[in-house]
Amino acid sequence: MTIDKILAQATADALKALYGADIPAEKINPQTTRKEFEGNLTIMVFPFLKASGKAPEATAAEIGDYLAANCAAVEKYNVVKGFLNISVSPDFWAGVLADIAATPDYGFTAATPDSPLVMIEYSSPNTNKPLHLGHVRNNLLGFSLARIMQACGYRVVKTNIVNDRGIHICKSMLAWQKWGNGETPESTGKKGDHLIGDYYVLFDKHYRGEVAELMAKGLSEDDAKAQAPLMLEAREMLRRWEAGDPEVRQLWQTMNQWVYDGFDQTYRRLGVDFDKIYYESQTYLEGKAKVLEGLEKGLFYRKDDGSVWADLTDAGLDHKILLRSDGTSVYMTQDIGTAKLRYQDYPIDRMIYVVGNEQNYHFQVLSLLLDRLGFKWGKDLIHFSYGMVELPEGKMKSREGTVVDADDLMDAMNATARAMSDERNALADLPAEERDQVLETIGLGALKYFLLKVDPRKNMVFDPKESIDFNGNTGPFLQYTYARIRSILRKAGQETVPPAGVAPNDKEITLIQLLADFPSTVADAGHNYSPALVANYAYELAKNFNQYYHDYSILREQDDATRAMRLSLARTVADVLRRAVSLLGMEMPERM
RNA sequence: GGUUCCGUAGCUCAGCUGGAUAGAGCAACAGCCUUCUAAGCUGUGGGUCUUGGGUUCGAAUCCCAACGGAAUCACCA
Repeated sequence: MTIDKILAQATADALKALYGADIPAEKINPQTTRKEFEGNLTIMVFPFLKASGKAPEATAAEIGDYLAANCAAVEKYNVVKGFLNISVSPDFWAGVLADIAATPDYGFTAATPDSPLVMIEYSSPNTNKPLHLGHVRNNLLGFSLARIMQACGYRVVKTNIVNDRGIHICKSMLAWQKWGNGETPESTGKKGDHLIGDYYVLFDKHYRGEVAELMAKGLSEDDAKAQAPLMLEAREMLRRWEAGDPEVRQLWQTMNQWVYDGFDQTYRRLGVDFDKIYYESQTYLEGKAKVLEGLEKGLFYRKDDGSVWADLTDAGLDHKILLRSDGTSVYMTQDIGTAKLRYQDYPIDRMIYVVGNEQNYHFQVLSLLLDRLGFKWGKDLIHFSYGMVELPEGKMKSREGTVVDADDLMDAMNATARAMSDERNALADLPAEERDQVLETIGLGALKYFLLKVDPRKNMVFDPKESIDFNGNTGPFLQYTYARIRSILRKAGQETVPPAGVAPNDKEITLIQLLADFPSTVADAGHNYSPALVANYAYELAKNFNQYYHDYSILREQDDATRAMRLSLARTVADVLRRAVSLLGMEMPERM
């Protein structure tokens, strides 16, 4: 049992014994004592005043006396107004450290075959352009969330739905046909996703020219956009694709494969992966069938023009189109189809969609529709709605070339890590290959921590002119703390240091108390779907360790037992830091 | 206009299941490397927690309203 639970129970007992009050221990939440006061944990006595019929100070003192007398872990207490500050005995903390150090999977709960199955969808790119910073946030959040849910004891399936069909890819295909001269990733040495993205931009350039020309001839903007020859050609290509035209399908497959090869590189470098990938080209027909099935059951209705709609007004929403008048499917239809296939493939208990907050409405509707169609998790599907990454001047726009490319960004992070490392000259004796690996770990660590430390719901700002920090509250700070500890452990010689029965000092107790908080932090992060909680925890732990490192020497401590205890503490801090950071998809370097 | 989300230091963000004097980092300034890695540590300055009400012993946190910003409400995805 953890110390806060022990104190909560003891306090409940005290209330019963002193005042005859029945207050369940679960209602009592001891909190970490603020650092300006003496003590480790604090209990607020305000809620108990009605039961005690006494002033806050007197009530706190009575409870404090009871705890000191009846709870072995409690060494002493002090009272400030209605706050009962409890000092837990150093011996008790020594025991906590020993327990943590002896628990190999500290903070992680292993899943059993009976654990709930959670499917997490993330990434979900279109195949017409390379990944940008917004995707990076999505990918890291999704991957981190998967790790956190796993650590919380769930079975997790990571999935990706690739938007591989539709007008957008036809645009790239058409531009490549017209102006590509048979270029390939091999012939140009360009990543496939970038190559396709270039043609998408090229299409848009020519298309805008056509639209401008038509508007000059007097057409309205809408008409011009619809009638521009390039758009007509793209639509024709889409029709041929849907009809299964071998030539179009062949080109589609070839070009999509280029993109996938490019994506795979980016995913690998980011360190994210998937257990199961779905392709929209394989799910959209399923969705159509499911909608028609719903239509037959009277869940939906058909308009005179043939389009199919859902009436959601009873849920406070609008009418939503599910099939166009020409029978083709829309975005929503595809998501229904994907849901159906997933449900066939896996006995999902919970479905989490990692998708930007611009699609809040979509998921509100999807949840209703899936529920009506009989998916048991439909009603409770979770839209992990995260905020946009914005530039100082506002939203990123691919057409204006203001997107921050994922590959470029990772290169830049690596370059910064290299520049800083060169300046320090701390890795000079490492073989080049090993050194490169460390620099990549640091660069990506900075990027990942930067994106994951903020509350996922919030929009965040990225300024390309200022490189992401490597000092202060950053990924490299955590990595540096880890590398420092590893260095000490290497010098200490023996890998495993048995914790000795030494009473820790105040600073050490602070660290042990933080270590003890790790499992509940992971649980909170899973409960709130917030990797940021883990990031903030790791920072807090690293910061406190660095202060400790500055104030106390470990290797030069003369007393053998104290030295052993400190080594054990340092090793445990390093282990927990590494575990915490692994939940963010980050790695730790042994040296930096 | 409807709905949803956001508004905390110059900047980027914590804190939000109500608790003590609202915290970090960056930037600025001042210190600390013959001492386990200075990507570190210490200190100084910087706040009407957008505003106004309400609930409460107690509100950055909960409720209502206003103001400001974002997203969305497509036979786009």
